Amino acid sequence: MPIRVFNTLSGQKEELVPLEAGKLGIYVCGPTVYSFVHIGNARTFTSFDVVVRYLRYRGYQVKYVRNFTDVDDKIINAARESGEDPIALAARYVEEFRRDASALHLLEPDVSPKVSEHIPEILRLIRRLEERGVAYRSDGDVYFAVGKYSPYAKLSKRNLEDMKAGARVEVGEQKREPLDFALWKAAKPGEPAWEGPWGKGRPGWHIECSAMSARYLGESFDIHGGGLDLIFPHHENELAQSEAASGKPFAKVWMHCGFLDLEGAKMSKSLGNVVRLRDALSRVDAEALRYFFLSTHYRNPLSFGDKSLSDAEARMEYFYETLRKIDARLKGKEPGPGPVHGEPQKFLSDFEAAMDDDFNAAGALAAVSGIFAAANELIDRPPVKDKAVVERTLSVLREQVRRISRVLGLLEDAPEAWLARRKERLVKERGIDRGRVEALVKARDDARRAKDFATADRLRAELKELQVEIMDTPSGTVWWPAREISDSVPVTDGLSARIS
RNA sequence: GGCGCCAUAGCCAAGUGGUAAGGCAAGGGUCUGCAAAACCCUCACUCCCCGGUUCGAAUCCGGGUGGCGCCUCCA
Repeated sequence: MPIRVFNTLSGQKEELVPLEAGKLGIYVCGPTVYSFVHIGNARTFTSFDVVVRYLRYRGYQVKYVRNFTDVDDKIINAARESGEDPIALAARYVEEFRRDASALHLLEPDVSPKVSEHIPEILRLIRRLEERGVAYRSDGDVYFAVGKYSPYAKLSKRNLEDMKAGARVEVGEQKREPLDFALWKAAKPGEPAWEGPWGKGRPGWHIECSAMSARYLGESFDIHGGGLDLIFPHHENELAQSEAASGKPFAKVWMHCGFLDLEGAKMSKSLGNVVRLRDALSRVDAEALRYFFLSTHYRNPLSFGDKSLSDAEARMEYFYETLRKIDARLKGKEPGPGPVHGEPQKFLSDFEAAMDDDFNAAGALAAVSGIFAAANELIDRPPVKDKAVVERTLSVLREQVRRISRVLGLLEDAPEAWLARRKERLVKERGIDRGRVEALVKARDDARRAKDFATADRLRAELKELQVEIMDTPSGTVWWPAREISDSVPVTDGLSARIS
């Protein structure tokens, strides 16, 4: 089965055909490092993380590039406010981003280029555009002449005449036409600047992605990704300058991730409702957050809210609890070849079929559900008597979970460890007194053993008051913080990051 | 105003020409001293509305209504 992917450029799903057999180059617009990333950024990066993981799973040799934009107006502004050096500020947020990315279990890209380290490539590219007559100098700035590149707007499919009417020219810009955009900006006092043929200055917004993608993936490459809002102007301009310079097709497939909103409200700095990734991760498990992101198709809008998050976490708990039961049952044994119950392999092929269809992770999760329901049935209500068959089937299911885990970046932890960590966090968050709970649990056990069920039930009620639920299992009574209470993720009225 | 997206059960959400995945919630059951967890069963003759194409449409086309995004910094 071929992989089909929705290409913004063609407006439809296409079969993914690599430029070079077996290999794929993918460039994803990374963060502009002037602040912490927010959960919207995190959704986009998680979506592409899974795209890369799945392409590798399907056997492609993937080269994954995600840049850091560390030279930019926003960084300069943020540095001015804090009195810090812009380069130092950017470097600091690169490190913060790396911490966040790692906490979210995002794969490290093969290359994470920074603008500040690719000035020579950028200068060469701008000079080439000048040579080709599609760029012009104006008072120390250099602009791309949109009118000289006829396919302009083929990605965003906009009407040039209408755009000209609405286009805004910033004060101080020296454009010939309103739609032209800066390739190089003349240095202003106090700004980071590099020596260029046009005098001291710095790169414009879009040129860095053209220069760095060409450097690491070539002038033509397979997939370019980013958030929906980057289609215009960022990707449109990247596309225009890249193709104008090289005369070759730029990215073959353009993938764009849908927006995440805050229960209907757009998340934006001006509304003061930005949720930082690290704040979200302080309240919700990283894998649960990934699960939440993956529960809606990457191109559709997704609404961030406490209910969805606690659902996601409850689901992860169900998965891990089941894995714990499977592992306890198998105890590391390899049942060896032989008959299995039903068609346990079917889940993996369902998973692949969903992922093949434009990385439909939400659809793929249905197959994952099937695996867990089947495993629980085998353990709790075995439909076959032969224990060897049960265990062999469980072993097959467990192996499928391992494979799927690597693709989705979920369920990669040891079940016991994950469950213990979650319990500990809930205990802390709810201020549960472990000692007191354990004493009550023991008292109830004693009462139960004495068949004093009235007392046992009273103690259960008392525990419930403490937000503790108990379960009697063959290996004794276990207790858990009550699940139904959800805790809100803090919303920050502060700077969020831009991705470009 | 221009461009584009979305509208599927109480809620979340797949499905884009062949007769509605999955999750949550709810009801019933098995299990349990009682529970919990787990499992089983039930839960959209129907996919915003109106036309059209088709043997056949939630899926395609036209129109309408509602919501959203981009067009200015934005994942």
